Amino acid sequence: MAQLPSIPKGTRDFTPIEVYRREYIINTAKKHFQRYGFMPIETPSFENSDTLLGKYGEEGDRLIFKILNNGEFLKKIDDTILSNKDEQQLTPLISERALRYDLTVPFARYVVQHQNDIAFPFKRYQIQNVWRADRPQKGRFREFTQCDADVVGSDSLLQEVELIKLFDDVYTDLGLKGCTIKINNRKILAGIAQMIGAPDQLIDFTVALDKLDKIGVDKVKEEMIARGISTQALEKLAPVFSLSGTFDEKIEQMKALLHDTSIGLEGIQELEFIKEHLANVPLKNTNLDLDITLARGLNYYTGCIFEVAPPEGISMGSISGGGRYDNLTGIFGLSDVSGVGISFGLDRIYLVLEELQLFPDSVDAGVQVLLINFGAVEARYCMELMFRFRESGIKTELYPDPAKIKKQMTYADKNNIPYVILAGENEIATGKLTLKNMRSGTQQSLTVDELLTLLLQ
RNA sequence: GUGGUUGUAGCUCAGCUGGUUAGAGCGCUGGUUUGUGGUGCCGGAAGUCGCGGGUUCGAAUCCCGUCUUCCACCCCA
Repeated sequence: MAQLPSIPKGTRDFTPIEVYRREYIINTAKKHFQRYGFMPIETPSFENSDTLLGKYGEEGDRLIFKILNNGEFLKKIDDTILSNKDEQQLTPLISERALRYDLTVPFARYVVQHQNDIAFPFKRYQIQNVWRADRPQKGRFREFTQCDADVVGSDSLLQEVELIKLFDDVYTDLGLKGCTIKINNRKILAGIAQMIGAPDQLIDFTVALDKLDKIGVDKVKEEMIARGISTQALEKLAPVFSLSGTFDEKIEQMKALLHDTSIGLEGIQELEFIKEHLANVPLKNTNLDLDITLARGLNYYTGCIFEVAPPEGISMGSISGGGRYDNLTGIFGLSDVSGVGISFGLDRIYLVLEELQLFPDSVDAGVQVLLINFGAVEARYCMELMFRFRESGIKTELYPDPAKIKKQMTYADKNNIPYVILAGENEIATGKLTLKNMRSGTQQSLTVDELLTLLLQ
């Protein structure tokens, strides 16, 4: 072969085993979504650009895949605009659609469009691909799958409690223990910004604070100063930098710090409410940690925010995220609808399960029995047998060609098929077929009924 | 978007400071008493050395560009 074909950067092919494993994760998530009362929807892979642009911040806009218009779109463009070579100016003129960047914004759009048909609160789950023009990296792809569960139309913090439980239930079912749900509240961040007298610099402040555990206190301070936050303000932040202890201890420290700001205290009360309710229905295998540095870039979040870190020792970014957004539908013309949701990152969870070898063997199971093809007459007999097996629920395959037995055996071996049935002239005449166990290499002579009972065990 | 890294048979990789027909293992394929795999033995096919330029008598090997891989940053699942 001269030149091998290829696929675009950051995309992947999935082999049969990989698909089985991905479906295993998806089915597990789906099962729990449904148990919690979420209903499925799907939305288009691409949306009108103005639905997506401006919802994820400047950085987000840069990462949205734009779709080139069709037809003679250049004819309509003014020559001066073309010669300016200004992408910002030109892009909206030649691209009116874009690939979906996440599932939350399209969902908000969906809610607004279908508001008259929806009985609120509306709980939906959605498992679809999203695309980001990012540079690929570990656990980062340009096409990946998100599994989202959101509820809109309820301000109740019980939703947050349920979603935290949902994280835990899904991870528990996947055998994934020791993840940490990091929780914070935008209101607390707003309170801090207010407290240090920089309410307008909330974004600058949180972006810098977010890096605390990565680059350390000094660098964060440097960056904050670079972003225009005063040194006096930084002094007031000292308790934030030195925050430590248990969840409750951190809450107490923050409470003391934010006693003057109503918004900050509100955020703290929300976290206390959640913590208190979780005491009744404790998490099984997942830790909950208050992480005051957690900011999350998506700028539509307004209340609680979550991010889930994989178990210690796994170097991987967050495997799930989520949060409360009070007014996402407002952008599309429907105000006063609060939403809260979480998103499972299928691709990253896959990598974590793989690294920890947590995929059950049964996930990879394909065909159970291969019928050897000895020729036209035998094949006819085997076809009948095959459909009988299939009706009994046994995954059965007949080798399509009367190839050499060696080749057929190799095929079974390569495909990890545990049983092979040899039905040649003699077997058919006596009614006793030869069953070969490919794992042990042993063979036995059995009637069709005996075969069925054995294989159905 | 920034910085680094990688690219040689289907796969994993060797090819030293540029020099005859580019190698290995695995895989594939054929044979080894033609009704039997996974372990043996023998044989075979398969590479425009990512792509495009350049330097040179001569380049897989040096230089430039480009695409790709992986990693870190930014940001994020």
